[in-house]
Parts: sequence; C-alpha cells; structure tokens
Amino acid sequence: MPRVIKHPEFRREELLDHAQTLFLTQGYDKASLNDVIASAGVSKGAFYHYFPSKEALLEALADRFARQALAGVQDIIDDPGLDPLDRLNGLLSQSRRAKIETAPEAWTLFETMFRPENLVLFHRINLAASASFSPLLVKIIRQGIEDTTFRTFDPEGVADIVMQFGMATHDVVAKAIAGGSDADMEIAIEALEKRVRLYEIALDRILGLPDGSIRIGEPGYVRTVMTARQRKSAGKALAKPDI
Amino acid sequence: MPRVIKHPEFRREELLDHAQTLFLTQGYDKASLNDVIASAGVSKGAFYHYFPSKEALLEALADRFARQALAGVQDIIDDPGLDPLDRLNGLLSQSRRAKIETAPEAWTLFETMFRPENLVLFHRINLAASASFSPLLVKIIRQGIEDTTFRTFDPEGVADIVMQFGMATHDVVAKAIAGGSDADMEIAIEALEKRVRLYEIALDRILGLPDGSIRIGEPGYVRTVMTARQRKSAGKALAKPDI
DNA sequence: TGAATTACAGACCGTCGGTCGGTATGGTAG
DNA sequence: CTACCATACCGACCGACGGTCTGTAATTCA
Repeated sequence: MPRVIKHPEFRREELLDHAQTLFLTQGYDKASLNDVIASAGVSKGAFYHYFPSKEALLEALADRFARQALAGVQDIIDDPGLDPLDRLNGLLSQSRRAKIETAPEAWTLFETMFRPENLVLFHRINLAASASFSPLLVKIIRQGIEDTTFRTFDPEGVADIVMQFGMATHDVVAKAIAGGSDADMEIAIEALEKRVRLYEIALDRILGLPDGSIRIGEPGYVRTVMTARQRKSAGKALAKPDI
Repeated sequence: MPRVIKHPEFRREELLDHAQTLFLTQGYDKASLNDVIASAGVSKGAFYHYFPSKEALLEALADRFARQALAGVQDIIDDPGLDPLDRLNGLLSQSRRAKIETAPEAWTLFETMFRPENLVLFHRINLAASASFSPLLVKIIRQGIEDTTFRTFDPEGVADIVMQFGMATHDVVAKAIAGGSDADMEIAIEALEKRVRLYEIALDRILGLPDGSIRIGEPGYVRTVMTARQRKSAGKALAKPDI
C-alpha cells in the first residue's frame, strides 16, 4: 500500500472518527483493531504510532465525547443572568433541546450507545463526562444554598443524584427504544413521561424546593422526541452515523 | 491427563466456583478460559459440554449471585408481621447486617467486584439482581400506598430510585476502598456517612414520609464496617494481584 | 545537502475463544 | 453378564485477535 502522510492531528481525529463509527455499530469488543485501521485506511504501525493500545483509543474517544458534551452546556454555565435554579433547569433540559434540534444524527448515536454491546464504551464516556459535570453541578448547588434557594447538607451527594437521574432517564429511554411495536412504544412513552415527573418532584424535595420548581422537560416533550425519532427511522432503516 | 467423572451438577458448580475466583481476582476479560479450566482441572471439551461459551459462564455466574442475594432477603419478604415501611427498611439495611456478620469473605468479594476490570461482571450481576428485586420493591411500595404509609404516583419509578441509591452507595464505598492512606479513609468514611443520611432523607421525601422514617444504617455503621475491613487487610499489606 | 526525527508499512508472534473427532464411563435392556 | 448407547470428558487444532518489531519513506533542520 502506498504511503500517505497527513497532519498528525488530522490523522488522530480520523482514527477516532472511524473508531467511533465501528465501536458504536459493532461494540468495542466486537470491532477489531484490524477493522478500525482498514476503515481508516491506515497500517497497524501507524495506529500504534498514535495510540499505545486499543484501550487507549477507547479512552481518547470517551474523552472526546465528554468534551463535546461539556461544550454543549458552556453557554448555560457562562450566562451571568441566570440564578442557580434556572441554571440547574437549563442543564437538565439541555440535552432535550439539543436532541430535538439535531434529532436525526444525535439520536442514532444515542440509541446505539445504549445497546448492550456498548456497555464498556458507554461507561467510559460516562466516567469522563461525570468527572467534568460533577464540579459544575456542585458549584451551582452551592450557589443555590448560599442564596437560600436550595436547602441541603450534601451538595456533592445531590450532584451525584442529579447525574444518576440523568443516566436513569436515558436507561428508560433505551428500553423504550428497544420495544418493537407501536403499542409498546406508546406504553414506554407514557412510562417515561411519568418517570420524568417523578424525577422532577424528587429533586424538588431533595433540594427543599416547592413541588414544580425543577423542570426537566415540559409535559409532552417525550412524545415529541420519540415520534420524531420514529419518523426518521421510517424512511431509511438505520442510517450509518459517520461521526 | 486421566479422565475424571463427577456428577454433572457438581462439576457445573465447580466450574462456576473457579470462574468466580478468577473473574473476581483478574476480571472477566483478563481471566482466560484456559485459566478457568486449568484451575478447575477440566479439559476444554468438558467445559464446552457444560457451557456454550465463556459469555454463558458469565451469565450463569451472575444468575447465581442474584439468586444468593435474593435468598438473603427472603425472611424479610416472608415475615407477615412487618408493615411496608419496616419491610423497606429491612431490605435497605439487609446487606449491612449480612456484611458485618460475614465480614471477611463478603468484603473481599465486595471490594473486588467494584474494581474497574470487573465492570462487565458487575453489570451482569446487577442486571440479574435488579430483575429479581424490582418486583419485590414495587410490591412493597404498592402496599405502602394502599395503607397510606407511602405517597407516590409512580411505584416502579421509586423502586428504580431505591435500587439506584443502593448501587450508588456501593460506588461511594468503592471509592472509599480505593483510597490509600488512613487520612483518605477517614475522609471517605465521613463522606459516605453523610451520603447515607442524604439518601435516607431523599427517600423519605420521595415517598411522602416524615424525615427520619427511612433507615438505611444507624449512625456510625459505616465506620464499623470499614474499620472491620481494614483490620482484616492489615496483616498483609496489599497483596499483588499476580496478573 | 545530509543526518536525525517523524510518520508510516506490514510481516510476524503468542494467546485467545471456540471447534471437532475421538475416547472412556455408567446405566440399562436383553 | 454382555452389548450398547448416551453422556461425560479429552486435547489437538483453528482462525482471529491485540500487540510487537524491523524497516522505510517523508519531513525537518543544521
């Protein structure tokens, strides 16, 4: 094979791109290194020039995901006009807005991420993301305690609970997606909507707020997202998400 | 090697035992099938006579764990003299009692289960355990709603939260264990104790109970467990996991 | 322009999970 | 007791895997 030389930074990103596609479609274990380098059009020597192991590739990929997720909420973090409750609500509903807007690609990525063969990949991403998000949440909660909006004795603990709820929501979503028939989907949507309401009230009470303060998503948003997803996958059955 | 024939049931359990040891000490991925069959003193043919794949071995092991965990709480489930709150409290503090009593073995198992290389194993166990425990929790919560002890509109959701809290506790424990020095340990114990209090109050409020109704563990129990563990491992300073 | 460094190529290696043809064993029917 | 058969078990073998190594083309800089 001819020798092709590219800017190292570009090559690295390219490898990450192809790895992402393959890891998400086939799972980290099942996608072999040979698959990755074949897809990227790169020799083994080149790969091991950029990453010390397959594991390191996974790690780098997880980091990239986490950085992207963090970038998606920077505006909410930076906005000086927001009080702690607004900021928290903004963070909680951020993924929602993003998902509705960029529905098609984001959702294929999203639903593949929850397939069981992607457990390891998902866990790594989550680890990296948690490490980034936790301090942000703690800071917001601390501010809320100072100006007496929130009331709790364990900001770190509450931050953990918030992230747990976020993940658990996704878990319920995953189950909803897995269901086949329209009837299944309808039930799943109903359950998910109820679950979101529960999480809202739970956070209200944990933070010492009046019921209805925390808003993860307005009523009906679950249905909006899910049906949007359904329409998309109706046209073309599982488009390849090439990033 | 000579041909040794044992009762199939016994052989199967034997294989599970050796797999458990190796998977826990080295992790599911790192422990090879050859390791398992060498440890069990069995040929490859024999292994594949009992299990269709390495994956199936993992599954069977997770099932066994789940069944054991379920058996450990059967008395609480069956006790007709308990009201829903007692039963819930009993379930939540069960692992505690069991862990203090059978401290040494249970704890080595417990802490190895949270090592990162055991992610897959742990997840499988959790999946199987959740499937068993969730219906029990839902039933208890439903009873509590009927006799107006509890107040919530989503019993399944609350059951999920309870299990999440249980797992999250273990996660904090894992971090505590990971910490090296005594000072680290002291901080971790403090944090964990605080976290348990938070989960108790959170569940109180989610279930519409007065603060202080849910008791996961009495104050000081974390310290009891952790120091018991420390004494045990004090004799030998961090044995190299000879991978 | 030439030496050093970087970016790549691909043959090769040990080990992995899994397969397969074969053999010993225990139960059972004649 | 014997013939037979299903079951329990053995271990050589296989393709594919992650990772290593030697070597070479391109780039950089003195």
